[in-house]
Amino acid sequence: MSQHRHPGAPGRAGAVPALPDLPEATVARLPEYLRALHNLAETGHETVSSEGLASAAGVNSAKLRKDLSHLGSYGTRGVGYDVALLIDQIEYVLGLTQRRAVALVGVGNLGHALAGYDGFVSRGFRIAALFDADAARVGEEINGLVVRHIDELPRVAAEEAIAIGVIATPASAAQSVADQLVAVGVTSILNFAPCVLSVPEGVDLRKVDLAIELQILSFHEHRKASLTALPATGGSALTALPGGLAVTDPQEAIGT
Amino acid sequence: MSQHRHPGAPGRAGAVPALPDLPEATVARLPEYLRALHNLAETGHETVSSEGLASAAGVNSAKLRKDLSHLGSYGTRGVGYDVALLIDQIEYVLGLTQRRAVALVGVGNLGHALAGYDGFVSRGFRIAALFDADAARVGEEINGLVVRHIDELPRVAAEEAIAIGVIATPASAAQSVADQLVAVGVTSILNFAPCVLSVPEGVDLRKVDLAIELQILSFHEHRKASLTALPATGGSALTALPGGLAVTDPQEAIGT
DNA sequence: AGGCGCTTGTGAAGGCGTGCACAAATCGCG
DNA sequence: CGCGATTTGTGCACGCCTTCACAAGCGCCT
Repeated sequence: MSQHRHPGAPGRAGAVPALPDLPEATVARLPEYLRALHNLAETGHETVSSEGLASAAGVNSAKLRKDLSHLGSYGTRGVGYDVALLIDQIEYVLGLTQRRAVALVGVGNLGHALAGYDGFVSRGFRIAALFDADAARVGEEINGLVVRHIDELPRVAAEEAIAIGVIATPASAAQSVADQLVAVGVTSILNFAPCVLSVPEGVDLRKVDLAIELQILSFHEHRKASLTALPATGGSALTALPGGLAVTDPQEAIGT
Repeated sequence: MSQHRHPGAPGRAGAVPALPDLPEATVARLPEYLRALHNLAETGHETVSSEGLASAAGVNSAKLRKDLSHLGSYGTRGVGYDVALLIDQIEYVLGLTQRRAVALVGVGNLGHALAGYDGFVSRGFRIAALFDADAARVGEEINGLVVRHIDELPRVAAEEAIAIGVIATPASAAQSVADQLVAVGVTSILNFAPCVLSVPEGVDLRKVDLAIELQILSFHEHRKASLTALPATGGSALTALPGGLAVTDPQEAIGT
């Protein structure tokens, strides 16, 4: 765990670049591999094959091998990957060897839950400060942290090296908060507010919108429903969905 | 809203296909367009150009036009898109003309927040029931809904037509909950638990992992830090580290 | 009525990501 | 010591998605 050296790599010197620029898709999967690896380590596995790790992470084994090859990680042919070594390597690449400080802005419904979410802590992060603009919420203690007013952000940022800002405010406040975070030097932002933010170049921005996920599922529900509602009797009567929408049959090609 | 017909399409009857099979990437963006459109409608806009809507939704205008063309939506050349009409069309395609019932399982830290999240309600969904396996939580009232024991899921599902299941349990319980949801006929699941779920074919599964988002940001932080720490001196220091991984930022990896 | 400016819809090209299939490499065993 | 079983690493082809660039269409103004 506290081991920062990575022993045991084959003799070739300089074979592992410091920070290869990985495909974004690979980066997005590394955390999943990491979680699967931790599970494996806890259950006593010392090595794992690409097939085994892939299924534990829910991906294709060829994809996993290619991902790992991108970061220069060496498995052993005929054996597999060393679990502990791979954990170290991925954690290093993801920059998890230092426990990054996270500032959470917006302690409403969702923010409150995020402040208490132990998944952040258990996976390499440290919630360094909580902020809110609502004076009524300032002073409240959540999970051992006191909510500060957003105006104190500059002062707190000067004390703690805040690496990542999390925005859990209403949409109307999000852009302003983002600007303030950028102003104090934060270069990575995770946005939970349902709105588009604009940030200067060099600042990384990711967004999580819970309602959007549901809407995507809703689309698939809708599609499945319309398909099953049409057994095979093409064309005859248009089936009406509960909402009142007439549905033409799938072979709408007749129109074109 | 209650308008279910899509008037104004050029002479061709039935010009709006019921459910074209859209590219997945397009589906994922439609909710974003929808939100931007609602904002525009509230601010009095009756029409909007692809450029305007694209910037409001944070995407490229060509991409937006292609997305909309996929769902057969017709704008007017020289003018733009009719905001109200486009809202109807997207809501129809996404299956939001009916208010789908959502069952939320796991009323812990995160689940509690989700139960109170008004973004679900305001965007076409209805939280129909809350479940938990912990007897201590059963009976608690959240946002006007009483938490039921997970064993009651079959009975409740028989009463309410549950379209989507949301899992906000610990990872250890998630697969079991997913199985139970599938057993009562749920065909769309949104998983917040940090684990890989397996579901039968025909069941749609999406995952949101808050910690993974942070880890992705952490990677970019790490990368940015290592780049600024390396002026231009190619070579010696960064290429070779016999132990295995080269280290660009000494403070980072060497800290005990 | 006709032309002009604006905007959509789309063909084509390029890039990225995925998955297959196989050569290369390593271990264990006789 | 050599051979076979096993597994990695990767070249290659394919498909999806993005982006550019432009012709076609529409309204407005003269």
